[in-house]
Amino acid sequence: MGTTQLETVPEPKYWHLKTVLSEALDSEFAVGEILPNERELAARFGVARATLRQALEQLELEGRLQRRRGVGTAVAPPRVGVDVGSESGPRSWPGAPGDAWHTEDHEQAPAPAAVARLLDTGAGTPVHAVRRSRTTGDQQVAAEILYVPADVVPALPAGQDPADSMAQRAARARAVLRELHRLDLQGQDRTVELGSARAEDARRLDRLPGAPVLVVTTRYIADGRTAAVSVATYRADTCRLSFSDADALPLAG
Amino acid sequence: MGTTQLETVPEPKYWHLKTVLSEALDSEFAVGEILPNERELAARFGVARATLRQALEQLELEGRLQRRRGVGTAVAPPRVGVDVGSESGPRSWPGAPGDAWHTEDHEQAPAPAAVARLLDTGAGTPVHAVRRSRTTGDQQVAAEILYVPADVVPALPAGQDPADSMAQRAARARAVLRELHRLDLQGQDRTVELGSARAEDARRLDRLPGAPVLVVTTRYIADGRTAAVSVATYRADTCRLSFSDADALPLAG
DNA sequence: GAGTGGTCTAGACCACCTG
DNA sequence: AGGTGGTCTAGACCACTCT
Repeated sequence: MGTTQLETVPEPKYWHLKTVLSEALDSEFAVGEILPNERELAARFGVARATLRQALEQLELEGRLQRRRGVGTAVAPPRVGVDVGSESGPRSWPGAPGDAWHTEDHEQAPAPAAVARLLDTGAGTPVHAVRRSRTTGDQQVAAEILYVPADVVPALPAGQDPADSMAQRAARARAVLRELHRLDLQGQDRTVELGSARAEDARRLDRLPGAPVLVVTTRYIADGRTAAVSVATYRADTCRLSFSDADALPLAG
Repeated sequence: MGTTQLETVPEPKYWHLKTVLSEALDSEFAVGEILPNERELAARFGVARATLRQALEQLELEGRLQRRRGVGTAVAPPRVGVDVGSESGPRSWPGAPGDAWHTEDHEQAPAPAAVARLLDTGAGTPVHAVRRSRTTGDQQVAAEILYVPADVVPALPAGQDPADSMAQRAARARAVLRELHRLDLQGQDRTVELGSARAEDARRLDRLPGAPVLVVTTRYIADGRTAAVSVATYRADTCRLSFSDADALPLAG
């Protein structure tokens, strides 16, 4: 009977569903509007709820939808562009005046293995860990931990007393940044990769653990060595990282 | 009876599974080694296959595993760092000598709406679409389409004959790039965001449709306007995008 | 308490790869 | 042909948010 169906590649249902939903979002829904619930949508399209969810997951990954347990599934606004670079301009230390971050916390602890590798030191080297966060408008978009080896910025007098206040910890964090600014920044390099939010990051970003994040790792070079390492996790669903040129035209749209 | 369980947040099974598997990968498996199949693993951990798959999906997203239908689930090598920037160095046009891309195909067509917006032209403006791909070693890591408006590089004499050979089409693509190089590049800006592979990209990247990709969008500025737009999709599972400084030390690890 | 999305199960069948 | 991962189903229960 020969080859009856030539190149008939049956599209998975969830893939087709995603396309249909995507078009419906463009034409029939406004940003912020709540969709019918999953059971209802699944019934309407004649598929199992799990199949519908597979389509919704993809759309959420692409930043088209935003789902919240106990609330519903809403049409997401377009991704916000967050400046990450000014790559062509002069480099500057984190915490320089006017940067977009809010300094929140500080502690001293041994460096995690992955960080120690980036710092070219042995695992467990004592480091400062400075926590910062970044918002655009009312939305939390990124959480960062900045690691500074204790032999770059010496340990601070304030003790490790776990009972010290948030304000004290934040003040110590700012003090570490001030010390860092005394050094001469020679260069930096930066990588971007996909990750999934660990429990702590998820909490800070108002997402569930495992949510997709863009991990931006920056090494700051001073005195011919790696003087600090920053690991920043951005919400992948809501963010578009922007490495703009100072000379370039503003991005449309 | 009061609050019997204080802050007992039951960890989802798949999340715990992921942690256990992740540790097993570090200690008990070599890169490239094939894991037991999903039904076997699910039985061994006493969970449904769907639950196990949720854990495997996360690990694949993080670049720890590589799954292939009909073959099995293997331990993935560490992500490869792919240079995307030399951001601090002089900017250069795509296709400049020594760049990492292979020029493959060319066609002329109306610009998709999203591209037209970036080009600051109306939708449907005729553009050249140059397709390029990038490999590291034997692995396909990225697929790109470069859009150049027809009023920046004029239409090429070679006809739209759909029967022209691959070699002819590649030659036309290179011709477009050559014309582009005659312009004075004033600047560029670049964004990175998470996307999912469309059917064509998935094929070129040897992945299933919907696979997570890092979408790098670059606008090239010349003569005070956007002279070209590149949309490059990198495999998010295997790639770490690197924006290295020329001055910086080489990245360890 | 009612309604939402998140997790989990135990099955089935399909598309793909390899011997 | 046999084994793999990919898709899909029809349920169940849980965690969360709102009123």
